[in-house]
Amino acid sequence: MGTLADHIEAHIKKMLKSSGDNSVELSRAQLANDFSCVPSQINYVLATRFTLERGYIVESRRGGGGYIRVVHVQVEDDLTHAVNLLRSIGSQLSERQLENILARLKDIGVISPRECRLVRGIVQQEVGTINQGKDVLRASLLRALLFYIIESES
Amino acid sequence: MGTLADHIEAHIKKMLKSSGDNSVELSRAQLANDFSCVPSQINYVLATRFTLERGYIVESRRGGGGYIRVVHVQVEDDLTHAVNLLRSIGSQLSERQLENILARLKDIGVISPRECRLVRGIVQQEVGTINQGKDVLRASLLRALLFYIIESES
DNA sequence: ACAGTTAAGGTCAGTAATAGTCAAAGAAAG
DNA sequence: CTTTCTTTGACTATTACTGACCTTAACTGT
Repeated sequence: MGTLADHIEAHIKKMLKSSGDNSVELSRAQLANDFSCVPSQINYVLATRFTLERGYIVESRRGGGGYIRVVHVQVEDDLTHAVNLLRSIGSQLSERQLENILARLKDIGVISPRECRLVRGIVQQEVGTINQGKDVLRASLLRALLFYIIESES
Repeated sequence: MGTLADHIEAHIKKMLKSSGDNSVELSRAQLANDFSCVPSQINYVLATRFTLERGYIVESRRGGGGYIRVVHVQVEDDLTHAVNLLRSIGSQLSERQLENILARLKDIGVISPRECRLVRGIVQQEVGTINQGKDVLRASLLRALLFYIIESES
């Protein structure tokens, strides 16, 4: 199945897809009510799944008539974007950054779910074999694999 | 008979077989409970029996709603040789060894001349960015790239 | 205008639910 | 007897979820 957070995430993404303009306005209280949870759960989902790194901008206003707007930003064409993401990988990469980048690439369709899983698995496996410099190895491996994928598909 | 680890391994493989899509999601705590052992025993089994080398990818998530997913990725028969070569790559790899392996893979037609150049270039590029542990990185990168190539072309 | 009320949303720290790591003890194999 | 594989458990890390308390904006009556 999946957690409540996963379901709320999916729900918001579905709304975004059917919105026509990649943005959706929601009521925190209403959404929390629909999912039978506390309002702050919505903040949790937004904070963990709809980050800028993953391509989302979240704006909100308090008070009467308040709202939360989630915008899915799409920049350049996908390949350019992928290359930029690749460039943004520094000499070190945490596990979380790796996840965010993979999620983003999968999102824009540069890699398939299967490729995403493969890359994640490979990186994890390799990183698991060493004790020092895990972040450095992660960065190198991801760059190498993505570079290969992009090169061989273009 | 076999050890506990063997039984757990067999159990997971059985689940995989009857899964239809070569992947299965399990709960570490639940499985440990079923086999009356400590949870970390499951990690041991996964680490020793469900490695990439043997054709498995293991993904997991901690926290509430956490899980462990085991995916079995199948490689074709005519790539067995390549897989064996892959296995033979140790934890360190000199430049010379790298060349030898690439040459052999190109010879037996597992990678094309273009892929050979690509891999060599990527490895060189990455290895050039660090000062220590070049041999370790070379081994990791080659394993990763070859595994990816073999996987995505089978 | 002003003050009070109502109607949003935000923060943060704590609890619970999972899984991961590592080293040491125990068992099996050579 | 030595080495390698298995098993355990204490400690750590991560993710999800909740609730009490805080902030902001609009509305309302005088």
